Amino acid sequence: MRAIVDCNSFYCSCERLFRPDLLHKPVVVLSNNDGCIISRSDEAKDLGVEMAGPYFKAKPLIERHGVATFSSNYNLYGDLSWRVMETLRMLMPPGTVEVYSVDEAFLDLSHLPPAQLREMAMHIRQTVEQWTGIAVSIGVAPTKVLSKVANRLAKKNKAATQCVLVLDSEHRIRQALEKTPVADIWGIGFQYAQKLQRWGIQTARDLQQMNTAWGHKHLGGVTGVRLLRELKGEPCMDMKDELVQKKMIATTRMFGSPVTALKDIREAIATYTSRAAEKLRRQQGAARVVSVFVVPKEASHNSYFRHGPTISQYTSLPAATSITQELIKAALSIVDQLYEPGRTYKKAGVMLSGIVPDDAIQGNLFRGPEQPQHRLLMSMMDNVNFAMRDDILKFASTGTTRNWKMRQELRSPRYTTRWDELPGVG
DNA sequence: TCTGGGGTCCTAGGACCC
DNA sequence: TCTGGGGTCCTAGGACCC
Repeated sequence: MRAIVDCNSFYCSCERLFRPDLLHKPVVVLSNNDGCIISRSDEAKDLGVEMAGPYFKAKPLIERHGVATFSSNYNLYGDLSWRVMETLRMLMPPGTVEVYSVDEAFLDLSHLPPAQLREMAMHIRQTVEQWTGIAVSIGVAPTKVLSKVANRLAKKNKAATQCVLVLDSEHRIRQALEKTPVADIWGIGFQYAQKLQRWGIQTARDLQQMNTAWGHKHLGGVTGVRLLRELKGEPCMDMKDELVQKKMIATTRMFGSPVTALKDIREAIATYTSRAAEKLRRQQGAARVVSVFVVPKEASHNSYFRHGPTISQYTSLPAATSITQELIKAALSIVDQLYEPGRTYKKAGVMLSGIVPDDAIQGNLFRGPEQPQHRLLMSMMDNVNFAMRDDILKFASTGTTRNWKMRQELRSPRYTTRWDELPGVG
């Protein structure tokens, strides 16, 4: 059996942890640039505040009801996420926890007899809440897809389920699937949901009864087959190894306000590249391909799509590297080619790919071995910046004026990672 | 004069997730 | 005026090889 542990309204719960006055009050958290709503407390959901909706549209409603509103505070959420995941690792045998996202983890419960599943799930839920202050919901079922179905229902009926739902019989699975609209199945997004509606397939139960050949044809080939099998109770998605390397690392941002000067874009791209390189070194990787994209403002003006066409280009380095200076150099030369004077840009980003383990870098005949002092400098920078949880040391090319920086007007203090922002008691 | 079949690798693009 | 920032997997199609 598998379980999915999912933090309830995670970002809102993090904010409330240090603001007990907001308990049982409506809370929302905004995306970068305070653009849209990415987390809502139950009370905010009940008021009709929509998920992923633009902030400016929901603002009248939010103000009318005095909803507490926060810009996203990733230092805080990252730290609390780590505490939740560590708690799970302490409660479970080694290798049975798969961190799936900042607020979710799959558990492999195959070591437990069926009679103990609910008891164990309750124990996990209570311990996580007691140790971290974060409330979670847990869905337990034979497959990952079914555990997500269970989790959704547990969350929807918190009082009745105590946030834990175990689907351990054909009958319970069937009932749960009947209560689940296809659009709420993990793996069915907007496009597929539309398609299924047209076929008259409304609930997860309807979909479960389709055969796999049909799934192959209409739901994205082998992906669809896997989804149907999981719905039927046959596990097809393995628990993932925690140590796998990412194949692509990206850092992209919307600018706080539109940017026209080449200098500003170069600064932004140098900054994003430093961040991406840090992530790359954290997984002991080196990248051979650097790509850069920019999004001009005017292109998207009267278009249905939020983003206009992105203008991008990539370059393959002679050898894979994780040295920030080398990656910045490559990225900036692309910026110089993409930039057109007179245009206004609203977004830019850097992507690193062609990633290999950094102890297996393919050498190049025309390039000497990597300079050891560069590596030393990198690990020194990483250590200082990690210890301070901020960019204390950075490259000059990342700039000092930072006209392009994102807006975060409503950010809460970094309670758990900065000495000068510790919560006071008194 | 006439134009197979099987394979690999790469890229672009579409779908999905939180 | 104002709509985020990461990621994954899969498929189709083109280039190229023998």
